[in-house]
Amino acid sequence: MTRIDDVARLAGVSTATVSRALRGLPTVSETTRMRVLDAANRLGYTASPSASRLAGGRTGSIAVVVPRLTRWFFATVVEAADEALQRAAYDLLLYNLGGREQARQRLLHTAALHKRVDAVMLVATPLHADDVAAVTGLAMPGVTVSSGTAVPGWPSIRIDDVAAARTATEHLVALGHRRIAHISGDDADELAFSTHIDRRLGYREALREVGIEPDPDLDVEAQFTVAGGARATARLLQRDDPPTAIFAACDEMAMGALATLREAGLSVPGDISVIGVDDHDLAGAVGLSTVAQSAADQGRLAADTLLRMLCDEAPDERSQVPLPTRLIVRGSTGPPRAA
Amino acid sequence: MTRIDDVARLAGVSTATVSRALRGLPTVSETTRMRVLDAANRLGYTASPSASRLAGGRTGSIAVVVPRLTRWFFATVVEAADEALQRAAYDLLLYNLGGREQARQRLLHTAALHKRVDAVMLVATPLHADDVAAVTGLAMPGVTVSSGTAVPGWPSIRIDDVAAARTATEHLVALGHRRIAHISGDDADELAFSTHIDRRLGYREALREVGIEPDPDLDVEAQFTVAGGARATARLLQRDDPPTAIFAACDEMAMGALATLREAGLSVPGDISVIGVDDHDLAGAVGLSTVAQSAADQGRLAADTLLRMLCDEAPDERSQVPLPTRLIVRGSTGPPRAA
DNA sequence: CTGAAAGCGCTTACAG
DNA sequence: CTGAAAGCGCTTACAG
Repeated sequence: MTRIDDVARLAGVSTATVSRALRGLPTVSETTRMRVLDAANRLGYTASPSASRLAGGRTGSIAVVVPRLTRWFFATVVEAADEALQRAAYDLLLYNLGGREQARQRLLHTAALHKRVDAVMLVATPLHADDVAAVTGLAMPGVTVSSGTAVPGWPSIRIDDVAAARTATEHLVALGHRRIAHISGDDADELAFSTHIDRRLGYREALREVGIEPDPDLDVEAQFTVAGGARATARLLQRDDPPTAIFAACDEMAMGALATLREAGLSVPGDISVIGVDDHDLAGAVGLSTVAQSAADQGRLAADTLLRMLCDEAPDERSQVPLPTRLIVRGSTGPPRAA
Repeated sequence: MTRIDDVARLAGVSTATVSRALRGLPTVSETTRMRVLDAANRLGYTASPSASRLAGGRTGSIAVVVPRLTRWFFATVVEAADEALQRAAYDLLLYNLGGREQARQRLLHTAALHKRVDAVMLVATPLHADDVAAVTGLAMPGVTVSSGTAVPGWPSIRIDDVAAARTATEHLVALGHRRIAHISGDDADELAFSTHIDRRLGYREALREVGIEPDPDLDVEAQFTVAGGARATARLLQRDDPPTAIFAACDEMAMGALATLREAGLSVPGDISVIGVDDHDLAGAVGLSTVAQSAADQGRLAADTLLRMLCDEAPDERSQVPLPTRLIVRGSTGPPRAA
């Protein structure tokens, strides 16, 4: 393949000048630059990334770590981040943990990222004390998205999960519901992934505020998936005194709830109201009320923040405050049947 | 950071031996290997990827190109491929085209992939004649997934889209439908991305086989999204003589159709039947009949095939034949109202 | 089984 | 503004 000295020879300059010209450094005369660009074009030259990286000390790559690409929130974050990174000519190295704790361990504690990327975006990745130490030891810019654990020096992009849950619960309360169930994450399973903890907290706060003591029987754990929400709802329906409303911690769970209710022949919101969090692509299609968050905004903001950090610019101000959420009332919530 | 000569010094061997020992080459004595491993561990040494790549000539990375990560099929393919690649210790470079034709052009014609990856997986990426030439010029192993255009020497992982569409259409015909609409891709928009062309073909074949001449008015173009399916369905409902059944080219479009029908106050399948293709994660939850394909199988198989090619092994036999599809009848299809 | 040395293809001070 | 030379940190023939 053609190398930098081929271009240098054709353009009649040194390789150093070719390198400078091609990277757009200011210290090259306009005529020289044109000659070099022309030569490079004629030869179809592209610099070898490995060589540039070794010599230059930067990789031009950013690692994006997600728990599960097939969940709406994560795919959307990655897609938005990818667009921003592509524009800045960074490569996106994808690490999908896929629920494999071992993959998480290997990634964090094996220096796998070490000389491989310039920065890291950790999306909803559980971090224990030793993980935080490992990640800090990377000594590179990073951001967390939707993460419960703060990493010193890393901006944290997120919504206010407690507030979002309060909004959802308050909506149900305002409609007149008293027996409100909650479907959320499994504490044992999800470790420091705190989203579900905060959403549960908001749910309880909103209930207590209006004098309702949260009923542990109505607070069920499930995976953050359609199937998880469906199973949890089936369990709720077996109670002697089932709820009149369900607040699911994400839209995928809420859609699972809708499926179970439909199969059980119950009408929504006639018999039971359902609300989620996210505003999933399909939430509108199934008429699901929800507390919307923008996964795309979070992905974009996380990428932009990282890019600024890589240029030693001050982090985006917006990365300091939680992103907004918004109640969207569709057909899945309504007043309970007159008691 | 610690380099290979630090390890060599501590272990009392040459850097060549460290390199061999750490990569598990067979030409190292067991005792030496132990000494080297021990030294590397003590120093927390990991080889610099850039240096290894430059010296070794392989990047250990694979490019995965998808049109849109946020569509179920593509996210699922990538997730499955990622798992296989991670296991083989390959990095996954994600290229999400996001509908940006310019991104596709840049990727294919700019030698961007050139010395950056060892192999390429092209998922549903439109390829014109000059694109095929560019991709072949890469001179590296590759596979296509769900692609209409064959690249010489590259295995093509796919289902039989014509047959899948026939299955869906025949199901509706068997239920007694005659006015069957089809919602599929936009020819102008999607170029050589042939999935929708094949599915339209299967739809027409199945109709003609039972003596029904496809009605162009019932064959509407839309984007492969929920919103696209919803809008297309709204258009169908405006016809003087609307269809009694809709075959949507993918489940996301079908779910959009369901949404529009629900909003229009029509019952499914009482007034109109709907069937899609995919078996999307949520198809079960919304009771959508569909022709299932396994995106995960395709992603896994594509990755495995690539890995074998990189080892100069014969490609997996399964990569030679279309993967199976399967009709799944749920609640969204039924006989038309007695005329 | 192991080592000395060349080489992978760039970028970066350092001079000029 | 430009070039000669060193160096980035590995791997790979080639010897032995």
